[in-house]
Amino acid sequence: MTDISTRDSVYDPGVVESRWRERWEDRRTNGVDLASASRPYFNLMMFPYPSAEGLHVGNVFAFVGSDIHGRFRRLQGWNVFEPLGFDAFGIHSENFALKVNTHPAKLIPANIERFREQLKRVGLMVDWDHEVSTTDPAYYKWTQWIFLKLYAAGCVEKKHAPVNWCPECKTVLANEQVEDGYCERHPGVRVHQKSLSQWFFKITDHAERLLQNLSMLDWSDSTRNMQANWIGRSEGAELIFKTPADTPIPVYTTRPDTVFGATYLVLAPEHPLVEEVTANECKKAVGNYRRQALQKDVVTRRVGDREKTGVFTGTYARNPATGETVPIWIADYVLMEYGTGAIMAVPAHDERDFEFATKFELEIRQVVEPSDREDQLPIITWNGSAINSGQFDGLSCTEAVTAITGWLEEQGLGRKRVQYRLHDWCISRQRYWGPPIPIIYCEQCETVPVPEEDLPVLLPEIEDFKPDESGVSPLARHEEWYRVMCPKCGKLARRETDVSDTFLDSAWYFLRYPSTDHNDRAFDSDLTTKWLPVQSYIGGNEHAVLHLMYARYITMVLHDAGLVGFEEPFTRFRAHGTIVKDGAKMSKSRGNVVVPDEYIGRWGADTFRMYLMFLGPYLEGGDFRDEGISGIRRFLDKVWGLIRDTDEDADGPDRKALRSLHQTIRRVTDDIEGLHYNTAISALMEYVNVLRAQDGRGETEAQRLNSDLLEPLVIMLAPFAPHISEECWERLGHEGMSVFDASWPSYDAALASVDEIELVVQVNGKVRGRLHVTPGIAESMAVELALAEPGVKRHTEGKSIRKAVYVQDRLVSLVV
RNA sequence: GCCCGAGUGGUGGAACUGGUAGACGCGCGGGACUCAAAAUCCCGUCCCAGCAAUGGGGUGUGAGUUCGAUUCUCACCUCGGGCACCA
Repeated sequence: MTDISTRDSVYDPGVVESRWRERWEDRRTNGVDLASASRPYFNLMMFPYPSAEGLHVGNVFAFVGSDIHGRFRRLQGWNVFEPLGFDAFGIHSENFALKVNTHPAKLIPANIERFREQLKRVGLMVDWDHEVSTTDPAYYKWTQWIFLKLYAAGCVEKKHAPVNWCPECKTVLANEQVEDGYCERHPGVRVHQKSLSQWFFKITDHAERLLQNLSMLDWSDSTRNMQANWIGRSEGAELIFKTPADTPIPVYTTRPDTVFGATYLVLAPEHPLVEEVTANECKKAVGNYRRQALQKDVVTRRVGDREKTGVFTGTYARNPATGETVPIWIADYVLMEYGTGAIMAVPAHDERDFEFATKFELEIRQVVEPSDREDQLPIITWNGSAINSGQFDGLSCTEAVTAITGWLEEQGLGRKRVQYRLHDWCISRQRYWGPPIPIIYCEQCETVPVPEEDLPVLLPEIEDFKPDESGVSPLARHEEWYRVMCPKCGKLARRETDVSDTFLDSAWYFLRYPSTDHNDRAFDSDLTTKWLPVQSYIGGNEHAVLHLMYARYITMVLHDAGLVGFEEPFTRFRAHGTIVKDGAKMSKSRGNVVVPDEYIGRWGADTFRMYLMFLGPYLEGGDFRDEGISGIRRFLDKVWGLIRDTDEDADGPDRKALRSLHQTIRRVTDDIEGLHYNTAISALMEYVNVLRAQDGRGETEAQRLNSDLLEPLVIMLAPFAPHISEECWERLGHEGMSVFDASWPSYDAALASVDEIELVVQVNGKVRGRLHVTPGIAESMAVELALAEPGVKRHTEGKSIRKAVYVQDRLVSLVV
């Protein structure tokens, strides 16, 4: 036995896969000529954060699913561009760097290196010539440029906002670093709120468009739904309550029909009118309460215990509907960020107001009579009519909304208002590991944007990137860095020392990919026009709101500024499912993390890829278990065996095999199109089973298979298992070529349809017989045959047929 | 609390617009090959009764619509995901 025959007879994925990795690189199989491509197809996948732990099965699952789609499109004749990159800025990297006490600028390149090698072993059709890394100055120069473009377009503003502050670290904490109100690094030290001046992108100005456009996008319903909820549009009214000094206190409500039941008013502790409305004798109590509320960290304030607290201001305001005066309270269940930061409390018809009114013994006045009997207050329903509401009594809730809003509007005490839950996007981070925000503060010229020609504002490689006792962000400790000349007046000025949010880096990376060869512009307009918007974006729903919303927003603003020709970046988006292990999310603490390298090493990348795609519907995910993977390997072994038995001189394929082939082509094509990869794979398995039955298992020369049956199999397998498919393709006589330059097989509809069907006969809903007939059989004929079936006869004998239902080519249903 | 999604054999999962429930794979049982084991191959595998033909039951629970429901409607239970004092 020679080496070659050993290699040929046994499928060794290690040999096959390394051979094709090399050839793909040598032949530049995965590259696309972006300028000359005639059928451009941008196949995007969510670029990973290159963690120190290395590639995760979740990453592989996501990428392989997208890669299959890209390879499939390529086989269909598209010029597929499948780039990948690394999202390496941000708190995640920074915290890890702090933990292992190594500078992120050293850590990240090593992580990226490792990630890239791991990714290459997976066999993705990635064009690595267009890799991006958000930490590369050649990239973040343009992230800063985008900030400037938004600044110029009036989409950016600076305002105060609360952050989590640890008095021990003397630094800002991200929400993830706060555990139950305590600092994660200092157990026992309570985190509190601190108000800092920060940069915001005014995404709320685009809330309505971001919501409206959703209906036009070909996106997963779940993702669109999450975005719509996140935007959180609600319709209602702004009503004016007035203090004795005639100061208006506007409130937002979705239920203006209940204004007659508003028995008190509540302001958020941060509300600017608190000072003014508080009576002298209450100043102390109110002051204490405000201080307490502000001391709670942002996380606890939002999700902490819901026990209602509050304090009376000692003054009253006039209810615009009843004319009565109602007490003004301060309570932290009212949020400054939503509506007007003040509410009219209607305890009879709102759970929170009810709880508060009960606790502080405030008046509860019912003003809605429910139509369906509901006994206990609070009554929350739209299904009722107004009572105790003066001239509006008897109107339905919805009628009362319009009538009362209109009535108050005439008196200048109210108007309709649409409110969104979406908040402006705070992009300031008091951190080190991010692109510096390109702003300069000058005493004379105030806030000055860094001129474009001065970009990038380089992030200095400082050694003390750690937060310390000084109480300022790391960059703010480096005078040699932040001291600059004002670009306007030339006097000494100071750089902004905050860096921008990682989500800004990832909000435009897809625009950069085609233009990585152009260092003089963020994105080349010809290439952008040619390749965008992205035809297919596949990723996880964990990014359904933040990343996908921000990417849409940035694109929309760039569109309005005339910089791109489309306002939505992703024509089609599909959210893949998640892989869990033993029914639980994988995590280091649970110790159930599946490391892809081990599996790829043992089984091969092709087997691993296919197994991940086979274990559940791609759009739903599934449970990773070791048990099933051998089945995929056996399948690939069988395919390998079939190819070995090819014979071009064999007789033409028989009709049965041909039908099976065409049915398989139809199923696999449709399934890949719909991302139903698990069923596509089972269709391939069924076809292979048919071929093996034909083949006589290769034992005799005479029974070898015709290559007409095998070539389409190899092509259809290629998106799933690219390496072995290339090897098989070569063995089928296509030396020097890639299977990915072949064309996807088409099916003959007539051949793909069955020539004999099984017609089911039911009697009273139970299956009593099966008829084997040709498709298209006439009803009368079918019923006649059905009645003649012995199994049917047994159940119809002596009874009269009351009804006969015939469904073409499906069944005959008899009722006796 | 609100908004999505899902509950099917021992197991992962299949079933197009209501029309043969359990494809494909794993596991398991039996057999072949082997001195033996592994690998490979063949047969079987939803449950109950029966030697069999066949009959009955069966897609989380309970009702409903229908000749017919895993699929549609209502109520409920369980699990997963998202949002959460949003007025």
